[in-house]
Amino acid sequence: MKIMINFNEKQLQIIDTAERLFARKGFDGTTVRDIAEGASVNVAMISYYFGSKEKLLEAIFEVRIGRVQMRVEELIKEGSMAPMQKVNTLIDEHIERMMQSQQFYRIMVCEQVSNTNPAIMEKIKQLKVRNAALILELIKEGQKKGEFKKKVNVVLMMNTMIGTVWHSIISKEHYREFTNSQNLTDDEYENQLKKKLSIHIKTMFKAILTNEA
Amino acid sequence: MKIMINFNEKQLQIIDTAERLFARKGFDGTTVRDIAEGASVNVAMISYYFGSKEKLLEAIFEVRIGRVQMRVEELIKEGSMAPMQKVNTLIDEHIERMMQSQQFYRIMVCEQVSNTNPAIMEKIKQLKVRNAALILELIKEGQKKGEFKKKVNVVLMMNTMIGTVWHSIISKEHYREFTNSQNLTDDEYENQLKKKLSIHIKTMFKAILTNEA
DNA sequence: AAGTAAGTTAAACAAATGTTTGATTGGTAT
DNA sequence: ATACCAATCAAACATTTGTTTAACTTACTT
Repeated sequence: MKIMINFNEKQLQIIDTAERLFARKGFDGTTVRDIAEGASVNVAMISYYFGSKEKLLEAIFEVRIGRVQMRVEELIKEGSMAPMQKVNTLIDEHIERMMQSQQFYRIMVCEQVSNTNPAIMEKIKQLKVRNAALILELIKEGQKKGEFKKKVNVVLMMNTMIGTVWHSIISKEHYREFTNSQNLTDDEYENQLKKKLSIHIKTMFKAILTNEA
Repeated sequence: MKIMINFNEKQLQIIDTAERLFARKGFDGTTVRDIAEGASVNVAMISYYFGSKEKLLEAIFEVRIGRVQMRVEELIKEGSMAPMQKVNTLIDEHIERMMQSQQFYRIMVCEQVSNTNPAIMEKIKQLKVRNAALILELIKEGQKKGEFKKKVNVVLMMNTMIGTVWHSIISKEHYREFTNSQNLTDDEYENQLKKKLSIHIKTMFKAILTNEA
């Protein structure tokens, strides 16, 4: 990735630490001294490398968003898969990605909610709109082949996929006892959740996309 | 409401202002001076009435969560409605509530994400678990009457409802041009979104809950 | 070996923060 | 009228914040 080459090891170390801390304590709740300590560097290094705390956050988004964008694009353009198969892959990869990068998505939602950094808001918007456009292509392809319904709301579909996974993540600990999963390890519980989420979303999407029973 | 009586007019004024500001700029991003200015009171009044900025946030949750809890309880216990009708009402009321109290839900998600205040986390958890238990009752009632499927995942269902509405709200501006809705006023756009969300979620829930086509 | 630029550091800085203080007001019961 | 108590306020307080400075080290080039 071109983006990554621009950052040396120490910078990536700072980015990683910042990502973790921002996600856990929020942007304002995290001090540059926290980050410096966590990354085992001097406080001044953050200004030295990134210019400011704000720019550091933008760097985090730069790296992450680039990766997601690239992968979705690749999948949609893929020639050998049927539309429904692509949708299902999209779901599974999205679940996997969100589970794996929980910290980053925590920051992203907080940023969207607080809406303080225009540069970041623009990056998020572009990611969302671009993805929506790509998925719309996919839906049209499925409609042309007669596999999908005529009326499909792509935006709401995406919101359901993202929203369901996201909410499952941030409230997973709340429901642990409710679902009688106390006996499972964290990893087992997460894997179980992934599987159930996959089936759940695929079932709903089938109902929205196809005419079958 | 018993909860409200404990707060006088000036306190409610502070709570309202704080709710709006916290939602827009985050908890740490909002200063007590901002709140004081917005509510047209002296800075010292916040400590005087609530003890601290942290306690003020707890007061906001106290008021809001109480209202939601009460209403859901009332609906589920309601005798004259069919299970599916209750589910649909639940969906519509949830859309309406989230749309109307967008600010509060912004704070709530940020709090859940940052997870810094144990007292608030506990309140959120209790709300969620209690609601899940209530809806589970409703599902069982529907199953007994043969209207619902045998296997239903209540938690994922709730996550889809909450997550879909929530994500639609926080990213609604991103998709405005994508859906060709620039010509609508804010209110028209929101109403359109509400209607589409209602149909969208009801369609999906029918697929999860019933055996019909 | 000398020189240069980047990397690294502790200390200092100015600004902003949540909270407390102590004085003043306004109304109410004695 | 007097005493009292809650409400209100401007000012002060002690920390904490992000950022800058200026000195020092390291590594690589000439």
